[in-house]
Amino acid sequence: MRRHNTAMVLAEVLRRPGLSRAGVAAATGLAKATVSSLVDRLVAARLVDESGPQSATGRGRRGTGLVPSPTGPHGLGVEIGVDYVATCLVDPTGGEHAHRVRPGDNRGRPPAEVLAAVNRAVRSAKADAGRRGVAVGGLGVAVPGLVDRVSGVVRAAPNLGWSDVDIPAALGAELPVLVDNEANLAAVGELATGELAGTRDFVLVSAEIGVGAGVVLDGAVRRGTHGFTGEIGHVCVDPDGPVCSCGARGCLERMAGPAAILADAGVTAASAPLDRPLADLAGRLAAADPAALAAVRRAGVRLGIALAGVVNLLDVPAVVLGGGYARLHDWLAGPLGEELDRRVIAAQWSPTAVLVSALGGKAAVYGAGQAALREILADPDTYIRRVADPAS
Amino acid sequence: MRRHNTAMVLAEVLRRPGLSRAGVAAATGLAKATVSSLVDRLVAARLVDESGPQSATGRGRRGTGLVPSPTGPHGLGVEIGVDYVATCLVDPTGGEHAHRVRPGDNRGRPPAEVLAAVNRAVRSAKADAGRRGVAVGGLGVAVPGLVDRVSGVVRAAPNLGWSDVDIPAALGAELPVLVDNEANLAAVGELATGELAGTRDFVLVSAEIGVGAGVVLDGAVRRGTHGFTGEIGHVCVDPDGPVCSCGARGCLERMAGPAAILADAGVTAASAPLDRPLADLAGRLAAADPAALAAVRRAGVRLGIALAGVVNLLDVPAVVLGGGYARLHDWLAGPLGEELDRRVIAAQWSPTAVLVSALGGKAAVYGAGQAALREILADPDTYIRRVADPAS
DNA sequence: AGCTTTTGGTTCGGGCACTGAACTTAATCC
DNA sequence: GGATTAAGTTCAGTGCCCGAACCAAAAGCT
Repeated sequence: MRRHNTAMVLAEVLRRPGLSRAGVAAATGLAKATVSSLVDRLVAARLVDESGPQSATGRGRRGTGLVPSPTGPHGLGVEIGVDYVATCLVDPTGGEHAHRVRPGDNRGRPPAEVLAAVNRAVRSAKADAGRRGVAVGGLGVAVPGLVDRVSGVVRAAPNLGWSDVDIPAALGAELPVLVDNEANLAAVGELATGELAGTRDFVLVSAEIGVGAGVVLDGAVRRGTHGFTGEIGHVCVDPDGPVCSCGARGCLERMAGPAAILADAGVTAASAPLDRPLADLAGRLAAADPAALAAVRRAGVRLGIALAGVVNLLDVPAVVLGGGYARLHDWLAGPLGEELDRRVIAAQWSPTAVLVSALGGKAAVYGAGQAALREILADPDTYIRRVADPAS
Repeated sequence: MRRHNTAMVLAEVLRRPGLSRAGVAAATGLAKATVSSLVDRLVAARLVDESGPQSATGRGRRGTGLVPSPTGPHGLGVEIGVDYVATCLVDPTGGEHAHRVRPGDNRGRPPAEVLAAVNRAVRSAKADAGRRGVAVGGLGVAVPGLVDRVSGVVRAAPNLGWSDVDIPAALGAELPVLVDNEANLAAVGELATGELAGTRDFVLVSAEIGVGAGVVLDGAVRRGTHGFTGEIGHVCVDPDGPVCSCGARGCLERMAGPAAILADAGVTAASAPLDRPLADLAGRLAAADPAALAAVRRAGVRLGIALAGVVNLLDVPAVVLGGGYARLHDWLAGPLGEELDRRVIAAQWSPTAVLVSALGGKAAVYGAGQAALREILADPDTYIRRVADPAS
């Protein structure tokens, strides 16, 4: 009961920062007395701060504003990338701190070795938090692979060469650990920042080596029955198109994936890290190179065909371009938007917004930190008990 | 608090009928005493029945089985179709009773007139319930159009020629009224019956005049930000295909919709009611007519292209064929399944099931009744208070 | 048969959390 | 400066859940 109400009160403060106790009481339907006592607990746990008296809104005593505390428990985000380990801290207001990337090739290295490095990174991030005088409330880990949602075991991470790696066990039981797919956590990150803050539905299309999507509906990342959600790369864009590695014809990835765009634009690209050639391509686009412009335009139309299907099916008000697509946004958004306007049935009532990822490469780490934080903010009572009574 | 716990207890009984009080206590984590008192309330409200002593499972006293009561409050489902009004009653076990279809062309008739007819149908269904000695706990109304989720106002129903019709107001305030789109409620219906009972994720593709889809994720029908979810008919199947009424090329509806299949198979069809020509087509298929078989096979492949995209994106374990497609299931499922196996990335781990609608044309009415019922079952405490104290 | 063991279900006192009303504090308006 | 309005706190009252003790019923052992 108290658990539920504490969560309600905190949720209200997060939703409308600066609200007074009385305002929270009105919004939640709880009695003023109840809200007061719950707010006291939240303030004691440093989850909420009093921001001083509100500005006058009429006559009568002014309320004391309540805001999420930037010095409350932080979420510690970790991303295990193919060639780096990144960490960052996320405070209850959503602020990001101590972002750090440690390069190092993790491909094919024994998991234990990588996890030892991760552990060092985590300890160092905790030390950062200590220096800042804030507590770390939980850990979020982003992995480029399939993760069992409940146990946190990595079932398969082909790009790392991992299977059945128990990350929570490896990171010790000091703090609650949450493990999830890198794309899902990137979507969580986007969900919490920039233009998307407050949006409850969108699709994030991200070009990395392949093309993936994060699907956010009703404010939650959808993972699907097996955790395979987001394989948009193999949506059919042209049944007569070229054969894709998956065996089918005309997949989005084959026709508008980063490799396809680069080839179409005549940019020579090595295999794995596409950052460099994409930067080259962006340069040519900025210089108005006709071949590059045409290639990106074609990719935009194809992306539009695929995304129009998604938007028609799910009625999301926005699509977000992430990963490699984020860098091409300025040139992609036009043709993509036109194609969406043409094909989306609901476009005449409300056109679909085409946005850029606000976080770029940081999305996954930040999302991991956010996710860890959200566990606490969604159930503050459990956190309060945990810090009050270290026994359990 | 009690509200939450009462709902938990009832949910557990619905999930595992025949469970004893002790079993519920173990499953929910509540104290036996609490469960006893809550069960008493549920039994008094006729939501739960005692089914007598359980069979022996070892030594010790046998528990008294608890089951959802078939004589508890029923959900009254109403479907306002283009050329009929249908009603039915759904009991707490999911059983359907008193299904009745009243033909009558509602196209272009003034809403007030249609609603008067609906009101008569509702009264008659209530009388049916009275004769059966059961209470009606709530009303669900299925409408072929866009509905405001919170107010229950029909924003637009092109096939009826309606806009901004306030159905709850027209049906009086005696009972809680829930209004939703016909396709969404059909999905609710499927969700509750047959092979799908217990499934939490699937996509229902239904061929009526157009092609629509119901999307069920995590056990809930997804409606989208504007309520436009499910416009799968305009997913692109071939960018070089024929021009569709929506202006784009190669839409699923234009290439594998009922009209397209009939034309492809050489079945002459009048415009509006496609029941007859579809029956003709089914006849030809049964007689192994080569043109008909080839046309349906082509449609299956095209449906497969569109649905593979959906399955790749959302990772649903099953697609369900409804409406006109249900009749063609035996011939569609083969090519459709093959196409899904070919195109769905996760198919090698778990192939996508292709199922038939278990309810056929009754899905929407039944779903409407189910939805009304679920409102009660999801929050039994509110219902119990309502019947105990008619004041509120 | 009678006793023990095991499990299901009820009764009852205790305690926690929410509520409503009264009260204090603080601001505006006249 | 008093009236009015609103925020926030204090406090007694109440509802609901819990644990423990207690009855009930069934199986197994002697």
